[in-house]
Amino acid sequence: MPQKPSHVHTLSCKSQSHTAGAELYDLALTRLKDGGFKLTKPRMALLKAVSSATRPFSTEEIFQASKKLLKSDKCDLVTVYRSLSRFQELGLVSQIDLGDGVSRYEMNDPSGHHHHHFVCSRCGKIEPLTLCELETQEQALKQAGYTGLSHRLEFFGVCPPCTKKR
Amino acid sequence: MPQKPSHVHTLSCKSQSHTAGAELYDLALTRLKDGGFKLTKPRMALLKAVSSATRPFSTEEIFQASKKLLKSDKCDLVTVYRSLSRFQELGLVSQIDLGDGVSRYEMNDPSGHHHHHFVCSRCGKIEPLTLCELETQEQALKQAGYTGLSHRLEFFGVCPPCTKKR
DNA sequence: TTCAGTGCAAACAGTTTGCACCGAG
DNA sequence: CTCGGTGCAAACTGTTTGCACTGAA
Repeated sequence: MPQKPSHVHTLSCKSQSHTAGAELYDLALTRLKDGGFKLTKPRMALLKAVSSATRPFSTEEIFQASKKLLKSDKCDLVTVYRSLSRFQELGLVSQIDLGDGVSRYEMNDPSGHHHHHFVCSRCGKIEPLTLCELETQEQALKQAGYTGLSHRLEFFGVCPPCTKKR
Repeated sequence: MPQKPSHVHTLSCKSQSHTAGAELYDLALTRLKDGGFKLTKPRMALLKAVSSATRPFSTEEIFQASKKLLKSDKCDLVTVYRSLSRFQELGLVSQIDLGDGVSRYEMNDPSGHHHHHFVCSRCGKIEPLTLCELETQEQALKQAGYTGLSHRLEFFGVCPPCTKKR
């Protein structure tokens, strides 16, 4: 499943702030500490792994990445699960569900904007998308009396590069 | 998780054909037979269970429902998994993933229209939605060179009735 | 009669839980 | 020193696979 940062295409509606990984990492550490949580080695490695990723990382990927960061020290898979769900509760990360049975995580943008993804069914590449009309939909539901709205949207298909080759 | 047919709200873009359950069932049986597949008791019970449901049924729900239909005869959970994925391949049903780790299924509309769902996070009610702007999105991706497109969209929140009470 | 379809048991994958130890504050 | 956090093992849940038997065509 090869990946790279992915290009921004014409569907974006707002110029994203696109905060750098290091910044996100520092901010997350601060928020963790301010929340009264301990800054342990595993947690720091996990946050660093997720914040430096250029796409949503699966639990297993985060686990492997943190292993390298911790070198001799270790971090159990269980800790990944527990920490990441803790991070999610704190609003530091978002859980991405692509429907393949594995949980993925990515850092939240401090601006509060969330986005969705395009998944190439051939090469597995995951690209971020920004879809405005969808937000309009949500407004319509809100006006109809629905509250606490959120949504999940994923596009699947074959990306242009994969479409060209073969 | 109480449910009922759910009202059609203002977001619908096309008047749906809304084929009745019995019709869908008969059509499915025909398509199964035409496809060269055997019409066994378990399969008929499973199709009847799904086609008479007014919302996506989970594998377990389909299993329970088919049990009642078959009475003395039995149908293994494994058969539910195998049959439903077979039905999906044949285009008879769609698999609905609400991100809670269980597979749900619902009959496909013969018209070929697919829809998405609203899930109340309080009462669990699942309502069908029809979202047109989304199709426009997909067109945009298509023009950008993406192929074989499909998407998954789910709305979550608290439905009007649940919002009112408490 | 034949082989697709089935039931049963066992394997699997991802995730969660219980519990004693550990180390950040 | 304390208790939140961790590692390890074991349980759990939904799903899949292997294999011999069965019944629809």
